[in-house]
Amino acid sequence: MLQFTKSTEYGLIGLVHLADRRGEVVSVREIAGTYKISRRHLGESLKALCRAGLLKSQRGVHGGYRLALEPEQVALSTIVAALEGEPALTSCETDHAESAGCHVEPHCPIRSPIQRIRQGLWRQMEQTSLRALIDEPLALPGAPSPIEHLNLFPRGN
Amino acid sequence: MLQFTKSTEYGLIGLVHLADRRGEVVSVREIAGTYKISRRHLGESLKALCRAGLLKSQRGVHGGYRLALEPEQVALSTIVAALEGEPALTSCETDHAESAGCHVEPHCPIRSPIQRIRQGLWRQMEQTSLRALIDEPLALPGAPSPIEHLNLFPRGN
DNA sequence: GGATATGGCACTAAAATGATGCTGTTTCCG
DNA sequence: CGGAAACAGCATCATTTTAGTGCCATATCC
Repeated sequence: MLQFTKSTEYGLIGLVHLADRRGEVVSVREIAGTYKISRRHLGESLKALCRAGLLKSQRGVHGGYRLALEPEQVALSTIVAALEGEPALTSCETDHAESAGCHVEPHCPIRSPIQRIRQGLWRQMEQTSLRALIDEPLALPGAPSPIEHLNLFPRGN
Repeated sequence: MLQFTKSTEYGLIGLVHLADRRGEVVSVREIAGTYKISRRHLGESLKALCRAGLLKSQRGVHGGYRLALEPEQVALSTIVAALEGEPALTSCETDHAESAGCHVEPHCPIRSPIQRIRQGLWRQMEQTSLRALIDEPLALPGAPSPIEHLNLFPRGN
């Protein structure tokens, strides 16, 4: 439904929390307790982020996780990829239709348009750092302009 | 998994096909046959688009669907909303947590950031017309810039 | 050596999705 | 008139994905 999974959600909660305490080692227990979320599930997400190299873990009694990188260096796209894979907006892209022989091609009228949507979304996430998720300038804009001949991602590309 | 549903995919296929034949009435059979997709499922998607006012239907032997509006007037966001609802990137947003009492608030560190992501994606879709999905200027851009202090949607808002 | 962490699987239950069945209504055409 | 073709509306069922846990191993501190 065009929605992040719980795993991603939990991972983001953990990352933001850890970023607030840059450098410190914080346990899953503490984070889960703070936000009243499943300790186990949060743990699974942080494990995944650790395997992806975004976190470093410390075992043992006073163990826990800490950021492996500065918040400026972590892209949202990297986080999402670690927790639920890269988004593939159409089945064409997940099913390896190209190699398997997509029976819609070469007539498929949506594939490249959808790919543009996907790439635009992905690029947004690539350009959004964990830092940007923490800071809260948030002055969300006015009404979108009327949708006449607007191209998809009109950023001079 | 941050992915459109099949219903949306089929709906987009139908819309693009119908836009190619602006004004003409085209049957589900023909569209499904062209792209070798499920006639029934495609039919369900087009029914939904019809209920949403994006298509007009004509019953009977030579019946089918045609666009109710010009491709320039239809936003991708409208299409997606009709076929799978507005995207809610976190469960906070679907569960009506605010009224029900989100037990993560007021500590939830991700809610507003995620909302910004969601709004940015949604705005992209609002600004993308069906026309833009048809036209294929497609000169997809170079490498994304390094992700230092980039804000989410730096469009002068 | 016991308590408290993470690490790594594997498994089950619930929810979302994909696909289809059935019946009714409208329209064309012979 | 009556049958065929096409949409309308629901409802059902199978599959896939997701959410949530269980279990045990390993590491660390005290």
